[in-house]
Amino acid sequence: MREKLESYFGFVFEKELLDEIELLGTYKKLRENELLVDLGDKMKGVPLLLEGAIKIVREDKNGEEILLYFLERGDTCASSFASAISNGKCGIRAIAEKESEIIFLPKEKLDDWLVKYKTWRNFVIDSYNIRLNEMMETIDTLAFMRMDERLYKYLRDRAQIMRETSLNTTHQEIAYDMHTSRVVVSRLLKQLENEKKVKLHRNRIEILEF
Amino acid sequence: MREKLESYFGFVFEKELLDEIELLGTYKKLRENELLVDLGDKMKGVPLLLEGAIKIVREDKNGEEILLYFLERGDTCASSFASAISNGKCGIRAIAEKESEIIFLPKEKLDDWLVKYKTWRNFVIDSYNIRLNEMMETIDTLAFMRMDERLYKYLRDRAQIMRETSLNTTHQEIAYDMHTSRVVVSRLLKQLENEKKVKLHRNRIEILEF
DNA sequence: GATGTTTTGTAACAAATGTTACTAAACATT
DNA sequence: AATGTTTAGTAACATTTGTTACAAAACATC
Repeated sequence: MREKLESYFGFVFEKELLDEIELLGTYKKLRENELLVDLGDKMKGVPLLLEGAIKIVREDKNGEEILLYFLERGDTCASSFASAISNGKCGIRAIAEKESEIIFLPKEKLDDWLVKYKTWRNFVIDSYNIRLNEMMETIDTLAFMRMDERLYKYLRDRAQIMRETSLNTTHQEIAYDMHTSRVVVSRLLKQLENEKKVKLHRNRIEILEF
Repeated sequence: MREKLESYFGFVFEKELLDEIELLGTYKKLRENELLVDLGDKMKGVPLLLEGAIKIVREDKNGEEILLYFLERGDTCASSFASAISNGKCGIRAIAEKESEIIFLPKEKLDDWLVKYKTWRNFVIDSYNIRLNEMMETIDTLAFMRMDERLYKYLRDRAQIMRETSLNTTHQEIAYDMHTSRVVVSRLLKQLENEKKVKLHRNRIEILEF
């Protein structure tokens, strides 16, 4: 654990903070598709992502879903931070997109560290900023792009997160993430295939052009 | 200034912090429609909103706009905070929706205060959380609602911010905020009028049902 | 290989949103 | 009063997105 901590956070946090994190944090491994945070959960701490990728999804009262963004190694979940420190509920769902490793930091220390460590303050503020910017990008996508562009962007983003040029997924799964219907996804994927941007297989989409 | 500061922030900040804010902050009055922050600005500080309402708008590279949310008294602009503390650029535009009063806090003190004042830490974290939640609400609106519902929500939200039951605005202005066309807005407004939810006048929309 | 299940393809249609074009009303200016 | 400008109303049509229905292909299981 210390090794991975050093390798992704060694240049972010000062030594004393790394020591505290090692002492107080709990390491956890997540299987693919494992649920990390569910809607309405009260967080007892915040996760630092050491390895893997986490999908963050928003769900409204009618159970309708939409993908917000992905977390990568080095990231933390700003929404959990919010929930942990204020004892409030979390408005999102977090699912491991692939096998991942996290360190769970207990909420009791979050505020102490803000006082003690400048690097922690920077990290927290940066995390919030990154997340605000991701949200804005999501809003741009929803407000300004048509479904075909959104789909292509979705495929590229997801491939990038997975560090693959092929995605193992179904049209239905994409439809859930994008909050549209499977038929629409199939139609637009076929269109992208005709434009030679992707190649379609069963349970797999190959991205030809980034 | 001290009076207004006390009345909106007296229960939020401790006395020493209020003293510092009074000493180091600069008071500013904004006319209606005055531009407070523009896209790409580097912020020299963050505004605390004492009075009035500020409209926060997102613009993409093609100059297309969409309303993100409103700030009310007691709020601050999380996006400016981000920009100020990291010396980065601001990704939004902020315009006074009505005559407003703000205190501008110099960016040099933002980090110091995080160490010195627990109330400041809480305020900053709360502000980020509120903003993240607003962004999620905006995303919900874009992803899950049809244009007619979005329009009705827009009217109610804006009226609430203005503390009025009538809005002085044009169909074109609404279209800009919602990133649609004037014709669509006129059509849907007429529909809302038929449903007795609003009453239309020239340059004014009366909201009959909240 | 027969059977059932999951995934994909596609047509036909419906609904929502966007666009163009024109008109009329309200208001302002001279 | 005549004129121009801004704002709003509406029809007709185009495009985008969503829905329903069905068939075929790929795969899994027996």
